[in-house]
Amino acid sequence: MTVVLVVDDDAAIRRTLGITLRARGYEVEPVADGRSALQSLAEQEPDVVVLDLGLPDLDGIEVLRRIRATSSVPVVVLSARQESDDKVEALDLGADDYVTKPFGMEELLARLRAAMRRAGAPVETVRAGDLVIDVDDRTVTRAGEAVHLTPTEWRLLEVLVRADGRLVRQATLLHDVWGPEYERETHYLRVYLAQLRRKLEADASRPEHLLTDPGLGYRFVP
Amino acid sequence: MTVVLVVDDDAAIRRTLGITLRARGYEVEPVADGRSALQSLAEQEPDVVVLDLGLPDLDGIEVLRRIRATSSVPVVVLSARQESDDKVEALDLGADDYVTKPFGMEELLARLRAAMRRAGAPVETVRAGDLVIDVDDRTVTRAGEAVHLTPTEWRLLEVLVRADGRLVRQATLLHDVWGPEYERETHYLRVYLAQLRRKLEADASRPEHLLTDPGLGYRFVP
DNA sequence: GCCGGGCGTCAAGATCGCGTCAAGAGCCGT
DNA sequence: ACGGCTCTTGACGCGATCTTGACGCCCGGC
Repeated sequence: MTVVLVVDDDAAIRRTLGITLRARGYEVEPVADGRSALQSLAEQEPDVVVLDLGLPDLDGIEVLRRIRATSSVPVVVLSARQESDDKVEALDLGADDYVTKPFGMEELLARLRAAMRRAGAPVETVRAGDLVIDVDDRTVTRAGEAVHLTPTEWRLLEVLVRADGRLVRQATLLHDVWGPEYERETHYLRVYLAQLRRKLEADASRPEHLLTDPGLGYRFVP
Repeated sequence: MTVVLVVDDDAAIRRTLGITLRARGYEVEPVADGRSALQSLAEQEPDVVVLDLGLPDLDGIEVLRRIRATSSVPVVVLSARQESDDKVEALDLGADDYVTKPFGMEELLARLRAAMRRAGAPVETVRAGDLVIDVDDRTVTRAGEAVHLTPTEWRLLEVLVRADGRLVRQATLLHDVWGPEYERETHYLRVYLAQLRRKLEADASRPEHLLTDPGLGYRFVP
């Protein structure tokens, strides 16, 4: 279970993030101030931290400094302020990303995933037979040979690999790879799955990793 | 029987959700305004509520506040893209999840199941002898072996399983699985019940779980 | 014993969804 | 402007699935 430490003095944001993240399958530890954040960091060992810079007790920048004194956990910073001074300082101190309020929930989720990805969280490289998929580097090798994927092919593979063997519905794939207005264009999936199979499977007509659930979606199994 | 209270002033959405949810074996209580919603909440005691925030009489937020005053029923909020303030407020007031319009039906169904599960609803796996039917995963195993069902076979089984041992009338099955214009086509039932029995029963000619009530309908008994 | 309605069974034809190929459009960098 | 790469779109074959018809069985009514 992936644990997210949410540090924000605004109760509405703590709850919004809490509910949203839990709905996506994360475990959430919400705290309201810097002191509690540092305490939770030590006790819970979260996989990623969401940190609001505007805190009542300690300055958010100071909290980040102390986090970095003891931990390399990925940190995504939230700030209401427009000035880029904080941003530069936060990134200098080792924040992994920076989101300005008001922010879209999907955007924040994407940044969190990206931060964890870069930090080498759960899925970093996946081995499947003679395939090696390095999610950080965006590289794929097959039997030692580098495989070239186009941007769209890669995004599709990434979504499937991150699902970790579970079914991903057609509408979800289309939404995540092509955008919300493409959710009914299943033709794309057929074309791109075929291309991925041709590049990744030993026998594209008998796929071992990129499997179809007819009428539902696709799944990647190592 | 799981009851879903659908609160939306848009008749098209009430109708779409009503048809889809009923087809999945839920009982649906559609209402158009907040006053009716609160009344239905008291009378029907639904298992989950789908609440549109943009209502004509009472503000959706106000409806949610009154729901929470008396009930802990899981609430999934529907919101238009622009109403992000409302969304935060709704989650703050105890909504369990939100879905932004326009939404995919499968996504909403998944959120509803997730919300009910978190609220402690019974896990939807049915065991019947050596059969295990997982309604969430859409999978069936028999003596440990995965059983492959076609989409129509699955929907039929799903409706029967959700009825929880009670008789389901022929017209109801036809309506829910094939659509309202098929309510007299009982031939389909004979064909598909035979297929299900062949796949699920030890001896298809002596069914133990998929039973016929001649002239009335069918029932699934564990 | 005969008949008819409801049910179960089988199988052929129609339809649907998926995989495949390839042509053309669009988008770079040179 | 050109060439190369990628994305989009249409056409088509194939297998799975659905639909439809034919037929046999059981049982109750006559």
